[in-house]
Amino acid sequence: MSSLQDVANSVGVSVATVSRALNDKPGVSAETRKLVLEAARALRYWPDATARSLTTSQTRTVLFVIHRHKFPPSEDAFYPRIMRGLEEILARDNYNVMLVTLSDEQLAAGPEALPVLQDGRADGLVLAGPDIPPGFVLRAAASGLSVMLVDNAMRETQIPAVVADNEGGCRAATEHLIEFHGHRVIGLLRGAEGWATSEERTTGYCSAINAAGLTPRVVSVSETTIDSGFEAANRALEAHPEMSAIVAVNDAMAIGAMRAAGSRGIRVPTDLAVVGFDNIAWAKFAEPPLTTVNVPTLEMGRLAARLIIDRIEGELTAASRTILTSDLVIRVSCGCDETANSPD
Amino acid sequence: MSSLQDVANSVGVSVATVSRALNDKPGVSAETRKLVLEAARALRYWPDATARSLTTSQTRTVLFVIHRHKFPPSEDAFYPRIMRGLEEILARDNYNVMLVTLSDEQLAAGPEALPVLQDGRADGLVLAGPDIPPGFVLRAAASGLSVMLVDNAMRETQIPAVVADNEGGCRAATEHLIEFHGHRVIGLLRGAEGWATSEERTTGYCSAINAAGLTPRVVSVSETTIDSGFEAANRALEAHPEMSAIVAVNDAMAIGAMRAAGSRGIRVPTDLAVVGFDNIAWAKFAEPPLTTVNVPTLEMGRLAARLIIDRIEGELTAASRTILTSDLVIRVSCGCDETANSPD
DNA sequence: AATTTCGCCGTAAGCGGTTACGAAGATATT
DNA sequence: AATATCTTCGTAACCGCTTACGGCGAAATT
Repeated sequence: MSSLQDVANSVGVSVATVSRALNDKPGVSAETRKLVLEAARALRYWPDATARSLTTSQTRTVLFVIHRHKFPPSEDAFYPRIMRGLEEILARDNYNVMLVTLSDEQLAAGPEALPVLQDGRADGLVLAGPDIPPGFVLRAAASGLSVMLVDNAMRETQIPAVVADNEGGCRAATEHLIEFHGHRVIGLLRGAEGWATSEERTTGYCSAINAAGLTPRVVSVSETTIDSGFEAANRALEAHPEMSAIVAVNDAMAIGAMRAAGSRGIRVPTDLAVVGFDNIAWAKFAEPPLTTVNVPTLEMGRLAARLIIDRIEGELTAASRTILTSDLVIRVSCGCDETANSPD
Repeated sequence: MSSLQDVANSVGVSVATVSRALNDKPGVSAETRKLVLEAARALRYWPDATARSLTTSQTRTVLFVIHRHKFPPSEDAFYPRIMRGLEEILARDNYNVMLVTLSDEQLAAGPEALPVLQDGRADGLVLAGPDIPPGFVLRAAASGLSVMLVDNAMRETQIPAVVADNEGGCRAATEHLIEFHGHRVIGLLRGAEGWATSEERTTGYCSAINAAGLTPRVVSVSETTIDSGFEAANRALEAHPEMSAIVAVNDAMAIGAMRAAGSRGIRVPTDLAVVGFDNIAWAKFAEPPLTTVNVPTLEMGRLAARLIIDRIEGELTAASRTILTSDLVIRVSCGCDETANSPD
């Protein structure tokens, strides 16, 4: 409503003085500073963000960019939770976050075709999920905006990223089945090739299996839903009736696997141990409660926020890849004597 | 990168002409218009959003405002899905959406204390969820921004709103149990008083119960989680062992109720019919698949987007309350012979 | 006492657009 | 042929803020 000019008139000084006083810049006496502060508060003055941005060429907004069909994904709030973590920390520093969902065509066309990435609306981009094409990322980074990746390692580039320890988490889960429970025939239910997250988790599984001198038993399906988990588990159990444990690359597939076991008269965890990945909200309430690997989504968002602020403000220029540990959350489905209400 | 001036220099005209040409304003010959367009494209010119906003005092951004703990809520992506619907339609018209999550203290303090609502960053607000205090809404609307409510009717005010038909949906669910399945003792599991959504759904239940000449059996709990549904169902079944059907005000409680039934040796749906509300993604995969009332979250977001754009652009000034119908999604848990894969 | 230094503050330019106004030339009117 | 009208375009002001620069008086220096 009221502008710098109004405050200046009210105090009887120039706008320059008011600006300096409000921004804690030197060159203002303590007395006038006090007067300005009072007048500003009396007039309910708020600096206009647009005008300020025009001179400072800083918008204090970052874009949360994600594939349209992943926000929210069908069965969980994985990326919304990351976005919330982002917003939480950004808001502390008076930054704002815009949601930008992109179609396959837009991702293929690249950042140059998107007004919101070109018209100076934002200081930085947080690109979430492994569905952002490398070319898109590279060209976005070349456009002068600060860029951060979340849940997308993009090993081939130097873009800073925050990711979960997919490989380590899946290795730990597999090792737990081997060492703690003594399983020898352990299947992996994985998603389509090319989906980076699935690849990494598969790598973790294989590394544990190989280290123990066992044979990997992998079933690939094109999707990673409950239904495809159901189907994949049926295939695995038919091919290897002696299988005593199953690792799935996400919780939906793990739940599908438990359903498949049930439909075949196989009891979980007595006859078959099942472990998932992601620790979605419903894992805790599955029948039986699902052992899974937690992915710290909120923390990933928070960390990405800190890192992109540092980059925007020029305090951080080195590239980095931050890997957050993914802890195993042990519940009933892997054969441990835990109750349904184990810590989440 | 390049500015209006650059384009003007390149063509040999003034910035005014370039601006007119690019904005399809009259007063520029077809020939120069063509030249300007070509030069703009050659120079990869994009109008600077900040500068444009400063003169037009339009930012083409709207704020999606929500209680911090509701985004995402613990067990579903209800509001993220609304936000996605919003973004989808806003993006079509070159609007952007910012996420603003607010703590209880911030909601109590009011919109005047929030820089992002005061500094001219946005043209409009979409206030989501029944947790926004009426005072906050009113004062926000008085601040000159266009305001829309989503999933919050606020009957006491004139603020335009988009809501689901909570009352009608719950009435339809209850009527289905009465008329189609012949239940006579039907319990309602509801949340705390004051939560508007719960109130409305309760009203729908009571209206169906009363119309059929039955007696309402209502159990209130403070939360609406699986655990509280478990507890509430136990209380209801103990108080009324003859109870043959349960309506819960949301799916989490309904799933808790099915668990409670299972733990008491009561089979669903044979001995007890259970109906939920919201049609969250996991309802379809519950054991047994849960009959529930669908809430068209994506559509609510889309509609809110259309309406707030119309208000911002001054094409719509009348207040309105839009109620989207909430359809009953019939699955196994209410006793119908449906498979687990009925339409969602 | 004359000069330098320094703190405080105002003037004005500029950020990159939009738009009211006026000028100039082409065309139409008498 | 003189005047009026229209089209096309440039000049300049403005949006609200930041900041370089310079001025001015008081304090410090010589």
